[in-house]
Amino acid sequence: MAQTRPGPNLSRIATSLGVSVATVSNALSGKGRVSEQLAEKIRGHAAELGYVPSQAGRALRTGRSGVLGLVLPDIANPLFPKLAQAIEFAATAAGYGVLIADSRGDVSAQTEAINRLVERGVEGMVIVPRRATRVSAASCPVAVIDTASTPGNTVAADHWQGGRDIASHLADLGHQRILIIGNNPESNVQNDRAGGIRSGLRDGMNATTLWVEKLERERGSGCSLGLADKVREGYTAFAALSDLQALRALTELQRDGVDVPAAASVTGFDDLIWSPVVTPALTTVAMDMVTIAEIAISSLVETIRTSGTREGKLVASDIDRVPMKLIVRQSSGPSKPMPKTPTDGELPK
Amino acid sequence: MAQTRPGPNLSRIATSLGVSVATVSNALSGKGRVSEQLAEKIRGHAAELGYVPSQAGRALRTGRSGVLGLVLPDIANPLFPKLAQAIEFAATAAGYGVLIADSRGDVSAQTEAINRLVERGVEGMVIVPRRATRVSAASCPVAVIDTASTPGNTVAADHWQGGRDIASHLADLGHQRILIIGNNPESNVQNDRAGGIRSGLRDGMNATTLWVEKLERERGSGCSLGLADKVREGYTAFAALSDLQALRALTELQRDGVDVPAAASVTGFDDLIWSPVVTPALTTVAMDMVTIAEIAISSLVETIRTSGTREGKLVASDIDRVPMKLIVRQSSGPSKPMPKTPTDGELPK
DNA sequence: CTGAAAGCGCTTACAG
DNA sequence: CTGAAAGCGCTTACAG
Repeated sequence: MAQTRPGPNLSRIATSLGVSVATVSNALSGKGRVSEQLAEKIRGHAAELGYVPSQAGRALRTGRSGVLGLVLPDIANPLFPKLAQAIEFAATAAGYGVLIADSRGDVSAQTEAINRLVERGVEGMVIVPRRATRVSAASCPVAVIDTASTPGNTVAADHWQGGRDIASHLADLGHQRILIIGNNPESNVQNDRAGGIRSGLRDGMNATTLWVEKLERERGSGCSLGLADKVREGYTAFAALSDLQALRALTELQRDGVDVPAAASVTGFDDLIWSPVVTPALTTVAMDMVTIAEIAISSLVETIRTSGTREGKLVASDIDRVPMKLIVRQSSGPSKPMPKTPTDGELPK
Repeated sequence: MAQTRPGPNLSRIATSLGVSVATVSNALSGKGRVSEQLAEKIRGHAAELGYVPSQAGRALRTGRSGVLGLVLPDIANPLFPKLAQAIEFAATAAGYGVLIADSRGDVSAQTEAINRLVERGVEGMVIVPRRATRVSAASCPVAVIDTASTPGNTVAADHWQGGRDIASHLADLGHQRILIIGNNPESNVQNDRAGGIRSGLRDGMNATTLWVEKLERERGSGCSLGLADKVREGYTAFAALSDLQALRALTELQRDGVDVPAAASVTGFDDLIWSPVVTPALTTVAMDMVTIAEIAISSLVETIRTSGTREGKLVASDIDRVPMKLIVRQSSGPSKPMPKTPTDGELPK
């Protein structure tokens, strides 16, 4: 005996209306030619019965599950909320559901997560790879977000340009000596951001980079970054490569009595949730998650439509670089020059 | 003509091995009695062909999709990463996939999100309701996380006890005047936490509550909370009802030259990602997301197993209260007494 | 121990 | 415009 769902199905609607299931199906999907009168009657009756089409039946028949996968790395990554939200929104708009898989742990955990999704029949997946991971080709279309390491199927924020925007901003405020604060020198993202900052420095400016992970290996985790000393050495701007580092810098400076932003500016990246909440609020550069998600999902959907599922096809012809947006929340600096665009502190391009 | 998937199916394996699909199915699932020898051969061949069972076929036949839904509220809620991770982990362990749905927007958006999940055939769902929302019964088993408003199917952290732990901690440090900093007085969670703090005060201690949202309506968003004034009035402890408020309090105090924790202590709730990173690190109270997720998923799975899907059955016999855990990171206070448990600053119960 | 057959709910050519 | 029928891939009694 086969298992049955409690809800009504096409057959029940058909029987109770004295028509065929084909006609009910056509009426509900609007595809076949059904007289408007009958279609209306069928739709009404279906709604009355609380008919919910069976995804399983539809998927089996059409070969399309209507579901995409989202593979995420890093325990409790603070970017996760915005990203997942944007992906879910874009996928829903395209008529897809989103199955999540957490690839915490090592690369093998990532592979397992990918396999679980394939087993659940996803038609494609968005992968945010673990640091320095090459995504092993899954047996379905894949879009990769945020790492430049696998050219040809990647959409990423333009971290380099974001770095340049930070540099311009700090230059306009009159800063000369900049301390770049990063976490891990192996991270492509962080290197892009740092490179962007350096490339955007103007004459007379210079920057040094402090890698927190390295410092913590030497001095122990949670150690002081010695930023107050840096202020005494003449640094006036602290450009962190993520808001989390920026927050650490800001609180350490404040704890040690440095007036931010009057005596030193602190900037970050990513516009995480606390950036506007702290005092003073953080100047930062935000990824356009909505656009990134739209590109990832639309190229995935495109690939699915044209080549079918389970082909391991990679998506997008080249790396898509989505511009980052500077959000100025601290606009004073050591020399407090008149802003060139006096109205809102926005930078001229 | 019906759509086909590219991958091999049971029939292909059966044909190429000269056996029946039933036998292949039995061998792969280990259910029917198949000779170990043949079973081994079938498994080997299946692996060789890269056979991935069709969820659609299985779901249609068994009436079970193997998927649960997770409905989340609030744009970019910082608790989301930990929660989603814990839910995904518990669901995976129970053999389920997790489909996410974001109920951002109003209550109707939440209803829509729930409906989308039902349409995708989830067997049950975990809902984190929007503030002050009653979950309208979906047509499948539901477990609710973190609101006390719908008794009978809820698992929640013991916010009240968490509040008491904060109060004990502050009492032990010798604080007398405590400012509770909350966001929204309508929130059940925040009220539980605040109530817990008040109930844990000892003789000679007193507390006042500051609601940030209300203050911002009067003075504009991002306004100063005037905490330095509070210090002058004699407040020495600032007990925020979430780490986000704690962070705001900490940075404002430090900006205004108040030495934390020497002159004032700041505590939060939730152990969000930045809590250990700021200087000084935040003392906070953490939800046990792993346990909460396990309870939610296991009661969901139990309900599904015993009563089948699509019955709108509610889960768990009463509100499950999962203990919160105090994490002490600031252990000095105005009078810096000797801790009663000298080794680790943990509180005696 | 193994196989033939039914049927889950749906969609889609095709016939009428 | 409407219906009869096939078949997507699987699992499960049942027969041999």
